[in-house]
Amino acid sequence: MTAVTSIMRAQQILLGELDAALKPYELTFARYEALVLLTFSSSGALPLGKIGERLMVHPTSVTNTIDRLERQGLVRRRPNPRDGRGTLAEITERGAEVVEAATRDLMAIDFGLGAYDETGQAEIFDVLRHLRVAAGDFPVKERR
Amino acid sequence: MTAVTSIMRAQQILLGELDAALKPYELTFARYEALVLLTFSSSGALPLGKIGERLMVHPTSVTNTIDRLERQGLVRRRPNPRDGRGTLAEITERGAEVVEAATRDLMAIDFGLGAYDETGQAEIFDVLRHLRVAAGDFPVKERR
DNA sequence: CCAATTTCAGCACCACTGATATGG
DNA sequence: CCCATATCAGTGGTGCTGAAATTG
Repeated sequence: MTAVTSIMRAQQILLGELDAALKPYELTFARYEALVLLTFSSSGALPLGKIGERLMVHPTSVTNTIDRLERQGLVRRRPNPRDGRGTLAEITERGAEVVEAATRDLMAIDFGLGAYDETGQAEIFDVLRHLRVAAGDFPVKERR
Repeated sequence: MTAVTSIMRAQQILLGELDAALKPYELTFARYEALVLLTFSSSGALPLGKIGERLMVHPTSVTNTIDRLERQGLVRRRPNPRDGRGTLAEITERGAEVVEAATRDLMAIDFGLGAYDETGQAEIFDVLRHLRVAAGDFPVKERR
């Protein structure tokens, strides 16, 4: 039970720091993650389904997240040319600027993990890995 | 950033499992924690402020949590005899029964940490400890 | 008079269910 | 015809702010 509390509190603390750092940009960590994902995807655009898959969030949550980002002018929707059912979320120029600035700020606070060096951060990953494996993160190499 | 994701996902997975196990009792983990706290406090009753302090949640969230528990008949409010401003939350008989049954179920799934033995659980605590210390958990011994 | 305790109204956000339109 | 993609309406839950009543 102590371990459970540790995880819960750690997440709460971390999310609090990250959200606070992102507040000037009117971003939450969830929205920031979506922006980063788009930034790092070569074309700067992804189908909503893919976003949900990568970020492990519910389809309706993706719709909601993209709605907000679109209202903020950081992302725009356009039809997926390769699938008439689908929609792409594409990062805008302003979106790219914002995510870049926000990332600078997050790096300045070491993403909330300033209390840890490289080794410590690796330990965090290693220790929590079992839990995530059991839940099916890290899927076995997928063919396709 | 990998470490951040680890913590976020671990919490999400864990909370999901715990909430799922508690669903038959119409409890969330937050409400369960409040019930447990009352169970373990000798008199079975605590001022709302103390609950918020121990569980590290916002005063208005405590009001909300206790509201729901009270509506479910698991807790009842009564004025604090030692402070006319305050209110005590007191666990009911049904509350005690429910928390006992729920605890059995949670133990049956090892509180969502079945993938870890004693040592592994201690590691989780140890690794995340720095973060919590930096945030001011584990206050220095308080006089009074 | 000031401070602490709790409540209330209201808002932002996230997660999900169930239903629906559209297209593969 | 079935399945996948995305949206929409609605619900439950958490976390906060700002204001207020009450009492120490």
